[in-house]
Amino acid sequence: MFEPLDPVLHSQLRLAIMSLLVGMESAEFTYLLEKTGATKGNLSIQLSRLKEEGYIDIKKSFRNNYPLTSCSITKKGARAFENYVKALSGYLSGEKGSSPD
Amino acid sequence: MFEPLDPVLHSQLRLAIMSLLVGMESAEFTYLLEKTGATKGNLSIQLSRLKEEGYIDIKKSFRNNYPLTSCSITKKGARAFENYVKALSGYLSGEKGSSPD
DNA sequence: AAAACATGTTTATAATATAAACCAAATATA
DNA sequence: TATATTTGGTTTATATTATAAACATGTTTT
Repeated sequence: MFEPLDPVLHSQLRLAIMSLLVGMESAEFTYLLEKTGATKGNLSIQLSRLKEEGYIDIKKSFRNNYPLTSCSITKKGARAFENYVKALSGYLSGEKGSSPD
Repeated sequence: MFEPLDPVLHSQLRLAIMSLLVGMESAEFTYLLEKTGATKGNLSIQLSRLKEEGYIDIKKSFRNNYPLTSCSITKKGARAFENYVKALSGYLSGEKGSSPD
């Protein structure tokens, strides 16, 4: 009934990042920063974690002389997100069972 | 879009406990132990945390000479659970927006 | 009486999330 | 031309969490 929740995704910020990325080709650091409302430090760390896990790709380049960090979800990441949502739904249903007492 | 998630409920075990309790009058320690698959120590601590937060009531008594811990959800806890589910749904939808790049 | 069981709690440790401080380069300003 | 500010991040430090392991207290069995 309570399948274990992927600890990588069971994080407010990482989940928000994945939720955004799953719906678009790619997103920039500053865009994620604004949409999630996170601090830069936290965002930086959680992006690294997601990349380390193979859930996203990170492409670093320059635009107008400034660094530009672009993130996109991987197949693996998309699958993990889907599984997480599925597993989580088991926790949210508020099961109507008979009282065990 | 990404409302903050109640940190008290954003915990695998605490969420599982609440999910069970929301569907029944009350549940015993050993029942929760079996249903959640948690260790006794972890369960004990997370129950204390939920009580401390006013999300559950804990009634200690004896049955057949053995200690018996019974837990039930409070109004406040039920509301918090509902709110958590609502807030979380904002993270799971996989928004289809135009790519910002 | 000794060993094993029931029902938890407390303590110690490892992992996480977060904010704060830092850094390097680019641009604006005095 | 200094110097101050902005951009776009990374690193470090700290507080919180989750978890397992050890402990406690009494009960039942042999």
